[in-house]
Formats: sequence, structure tokens, C-alpha cells
Amino acid sequence: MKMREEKKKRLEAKGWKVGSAKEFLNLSDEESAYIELKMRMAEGLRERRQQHRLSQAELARMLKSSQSRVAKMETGDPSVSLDLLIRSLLVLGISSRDLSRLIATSRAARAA
Amino acid sequence: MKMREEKKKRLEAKGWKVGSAKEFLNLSDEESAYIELKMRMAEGLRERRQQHRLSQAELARMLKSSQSRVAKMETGDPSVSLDLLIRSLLVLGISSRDLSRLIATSRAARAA
DNA sequence: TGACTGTATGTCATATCCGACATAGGCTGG
DNA sequence: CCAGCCTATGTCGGATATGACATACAGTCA
Repeated sequence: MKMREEKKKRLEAKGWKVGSAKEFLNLSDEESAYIELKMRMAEGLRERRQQHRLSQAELARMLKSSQSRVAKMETGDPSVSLDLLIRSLLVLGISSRDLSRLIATSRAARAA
Repeated sequence: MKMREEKKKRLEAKGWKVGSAKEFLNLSDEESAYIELKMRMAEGLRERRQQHRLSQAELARMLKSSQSRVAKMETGDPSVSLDLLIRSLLVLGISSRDLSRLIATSRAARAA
């Protein structure tokens, strides 16, 4: 079944340490960059939602989406696109400046 | 037909002057931010392709896509997602740094 | 304990996006 | 002129993402 594969990749992605992408996985440069980017957006979305003191269900209403999809967004589920993540961040009022910062910033730096 | 609407919105988007989005169109903040973002990526993609001296057809081969889709990407056609634009930029080897710059930078600044 | 709240995960029908193809128009060098 | 590129636009069948729903699980409060 397809789910297995996707889940595996996602979970592996979550466990990454900075810069370790290519070493552990058989991903191409673009693919690993894409996944890292997505994970950053996912984390950024959760942080922003929490700053706004919203539950996933509340944010879902704002997005005209559902709680389950918000959960998937924040966990970096393979079924969600960068497109949706970015649109969601925009609905939460992120500025171009903050969005670009989110993209540029390494996971390590943001965790600190 | 649907094409009319999409085309109209896209063409209007193309004609924007900096900061004039909301004034001319009946778009929400998120929607206009999304479209502007997409147009920046579209322009960025074309610039990068040209810097690499590639035709749309050549780039399409690299992306395992088609010339027509590349053309649509670069013209900001509504049928292309931010997702595809970003993946394409990644294939062209854009760094997180440059990607974030692309997102942060205003159209006016980039034109200069 | 059990009601309640918030989050995660799986599934599905449908909406949207994608690659591919056809075709048109522009431009350049014969 | 026209042959050979390059880019733009429309269409379509198939692929993928989406919202919605069901359900599970953890934590909290009384």
C-alpha cells in the first residue's frame, strides 16, 4: 500500500538532523530541499497558530478547511502541498519578510 | 467558461504596479499576496532559466515536464501552483538564501 | 471515573493540477 | 518568401491534493 511509503519518508524526514539529509536518505538534492522546506513551513505554521492562540479546529474554520487537514499540514504529511502551507501562512497574516525569513532560516537556528 | 475568469485575473495581476493590488482589484489580502508571490516566482524562474541559457523546452526536459507547462509557469498561469514553481526553482539549483530573497524582494527592487 | 478539548491518522469523493499534445504567432537567417 | 527556432494558449485524460468524515488517543478537570 502507498501509505506505508509516504509515512516512512515523512517520519524519516522528521528525524533529520541539520545537514544530514543526503547522508541518510536516497533523496536527490531537489527532493531533500523540498522536504526540508516543507517541514520548515509546517513548523512555522504551528508556531504562528499557537501564537494566535488558535486550536487546529479554529484555524481550519478560518481556512475553510478541516481540523484533520490542519493537523496534516503541521505534521508535514506528504498529502499536503507547499501551496496549501503558504496560503495558510498568508491567511495567518504572515508578511513577505517573515515568510522569506522562514524559508531562509535553518532548523537549528529556529530551534534555538 | 472558466478560462475567461482566470485569464482576466491573471492579466490584471500582470499589470499591477507595486502596492496597487488592493486598490484596483477586489481581492482579499491573502489572495493578492498569493498572486504577487506567484508572479515573483514566475519571473524568478524565467530569469534563472535565461541565465542558464536554456529554452523552455530544454528546461522542461530537466523537469520531466513539457514546454507548454514551463510557459505557463513563467506567465503565472492560474493552472500552476506555487508548489510546482518552487520545485522547478530547486531543480535549477536555487539556494534557500536566494529563494528567500526572491520572496522578500519587491517587484520594483528586482526590476532595477 | 467519565466528559471534554485538542490533536493525529486513515479513507473517500471530488476538485484541482499536471504532462502531453495541437496549434498559433513572433523572430531570425537563409 | 519560408524553414527552423522559441514562446504562448487551449484542451484533455489521468494524477494528485483537498475537505470532510470517522475514529483514536492523550491530557485535563471535576
